[in-house]
Amino acid sequence: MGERILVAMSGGVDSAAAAALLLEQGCACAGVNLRLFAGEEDETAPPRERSCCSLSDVEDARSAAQRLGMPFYVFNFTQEFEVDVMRRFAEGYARGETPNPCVDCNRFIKFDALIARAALLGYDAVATGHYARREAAPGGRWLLRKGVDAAKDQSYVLAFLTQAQLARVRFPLGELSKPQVRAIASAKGLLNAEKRESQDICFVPDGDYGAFLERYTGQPLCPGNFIDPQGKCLGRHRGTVCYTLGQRKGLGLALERPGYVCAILPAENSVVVGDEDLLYTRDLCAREWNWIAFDRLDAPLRCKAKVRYRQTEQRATAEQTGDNTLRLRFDEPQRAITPGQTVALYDEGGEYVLGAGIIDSGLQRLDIQ
RNA sequence: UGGGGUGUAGCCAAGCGGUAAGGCAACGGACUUUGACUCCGUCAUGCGUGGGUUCGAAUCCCGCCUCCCCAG
Repeated sequence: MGERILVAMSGGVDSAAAAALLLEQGCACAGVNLRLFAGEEDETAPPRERSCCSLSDVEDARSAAQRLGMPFYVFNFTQEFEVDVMRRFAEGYARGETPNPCVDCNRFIKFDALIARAALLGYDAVATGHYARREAAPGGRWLLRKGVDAAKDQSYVLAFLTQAQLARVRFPLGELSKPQVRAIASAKGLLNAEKRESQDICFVPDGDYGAFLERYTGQPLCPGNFIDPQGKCLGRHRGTVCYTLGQRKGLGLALERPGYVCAILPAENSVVVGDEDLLYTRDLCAREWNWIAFDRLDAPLRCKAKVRYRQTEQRATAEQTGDNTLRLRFDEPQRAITPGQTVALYDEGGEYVLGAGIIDSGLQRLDIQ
């Protein structure tokens, strides 16, 4: 008898194919879909087929499980999701940061709450449809490696996984390419084989997260001024939470050149807009640091890093500054290093995830006022 | 009131008699498990307004209007 695996199924192609592969390997699998926030079952709500883990896809997940002949459950994690994802999301924006709720969902829900629940129910591990590889290192340590399909690699959003979590996780798609996965899904008769990629924050289906924050916090957005780096007023903004570092679109400012958000100053409720070259910096400090490849850094480390999901790894030097903090200096200036976002560290070969943290301050080279 | 200047898309702006550049913004799409960036596409039957000259006018002429500057 193979391992007992609980497969997190979003309703998409990837997780369905992951389940199919595990079954083929002889694992005893069950599928599970997570209920993450209230209101998902609202029949009148617009369909959000393009969000990563919405319950509107629960029927797709259920039918895929059925097709594969395995049990299927829905777990209610609305409590955990509220505290660890939605609240952190709102708190991050209140600080003038740009949080990444998908990373938090992985970190606290899929690979923490779900793993715990799975263990309670007697499962050996939780599997997902992520494009990443888990490898055993000689010393008994688990390593996180990029997926074979470089274009689909998702190691960045998994970089907060701990050793304990990695011990109980499976990524069946790590060795495959997206076309191969679609082919498998198709061969297994999974109806969603051609389903498109997901996007949007699942709990903000219409993409208007400013309106979501108003509803969630009960506080109306507070309009303020757009200012240039010298402090001159350029226009009015809808509220600092509606913007992120490096943003160009949606400012509504007709300047002589494109204007980019260079800083967000929640204390004075203003948003600094300037030329793009102001966005390039080399240093960052990270908090909530999690190491995967080792326990701690004793000396500065040459490595690679990325500060956003879709970015090729950049050469940098890392230095541990505290139990959970790290300082990173890139060889080349990086565009819009954004507080609240995740920085993931890779080895010099750009293959293995060394660790990750939350960007604390971008050390902007702006001289406001 | 007199003199000078100005008026082109939401904003800036080219054009100087031959059938409305470009930039910004906006909108649409691609990309994407977050926010962004980026890329592609769309965007003035009309140039303050009413006449006139001309085969042809944003371009030349006349009247009126707007705003700006200088005089007073």
